[in-house]
Amino acid sequence: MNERPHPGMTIGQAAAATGVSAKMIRHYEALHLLPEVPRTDAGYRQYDERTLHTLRFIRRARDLGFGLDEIERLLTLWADGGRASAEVKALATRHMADLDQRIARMAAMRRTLMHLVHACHGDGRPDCPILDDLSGGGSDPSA
Amino acid sequence: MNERPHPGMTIGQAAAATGVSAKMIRHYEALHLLPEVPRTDAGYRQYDERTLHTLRFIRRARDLGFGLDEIERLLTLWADGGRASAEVKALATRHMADLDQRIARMAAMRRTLMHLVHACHGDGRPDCPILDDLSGGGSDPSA
DNA sequence: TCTGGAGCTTGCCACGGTGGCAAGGTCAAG
DNA sequence: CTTGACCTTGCCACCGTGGCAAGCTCCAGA
Repeated sequence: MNERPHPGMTIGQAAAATGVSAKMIRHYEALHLLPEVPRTDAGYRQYDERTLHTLRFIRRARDLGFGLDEIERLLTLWADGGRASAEVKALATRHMADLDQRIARMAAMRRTLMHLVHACHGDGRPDCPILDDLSGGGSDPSA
Repeated sequence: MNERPHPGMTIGQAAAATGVSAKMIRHYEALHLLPEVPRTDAGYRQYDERTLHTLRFIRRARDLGFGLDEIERLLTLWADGGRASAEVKALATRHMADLDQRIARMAAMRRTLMHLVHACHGDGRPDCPILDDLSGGGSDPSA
């Protein structure tokens, strides 16, 4: 729409501007997360403001832990003016549930570890409840 | 200790007995997490009670989220009767801190997502705060 | 104008931990 | 002996990212 074409940033400048590494930008392009990327005569990729916007979108979605396949869907929905927000919400909710599960699993590990670390005097002697647990005492139901 | 040598389990039986897949048992062996594994004339691996014990140790350590390199260290300490429990405790503590960090990062994602999901009405209309955020409204400091 | 260095291109390998598949040998039961 | 279950090795895949190599391009300074 803007007839004055922006100078067209190189991939390095785009990387600096979006916080996505050049390597990853190329990767996303290969995965078709990015639209057509014009090239200079020499073959250098040129990035306009729209593509930078998409890159920032991807970056933010990654920061929220979305996988690349989920991001692909999000980008499609983003581009689709006729989308139902319900689908976006469902996707985000599903991802949140996934996070919950992973958090719960790690929290359980942490809990057990804390008990064990707490029980280990941690001095020069070899006696160690942590190794005892790993070694099969692990059936301790109180943890 | 038991002088009657157990018949020597095959890898499949060892897998069933320890909950570690045959594939992974071979992998751990290649990584030298497992001691010498005797073979039958036909080349079949044979597992005795001691090795099963080690496998269960590894399994349990994996369940607690330890990486294979950490497990290697733990096995060494386990085998070393002269170890200082302090080192085991330090290793476990370090791992716990790592878990804490990862949990914190995921919890932060979860928190932001919850706000966004909460704000999205999730009906047939395209209007969607989640996409708005990803699209650059992300600077919302209240989240 | 030449030159050096920064930046671009593609392509391959690595990580961690696990699964899958293929092609071949082995073993036990029928 | 045949059949099917099991074993062997080896390679490829995932996901997301980094690194390195060989070669080309561009710009600024001498």
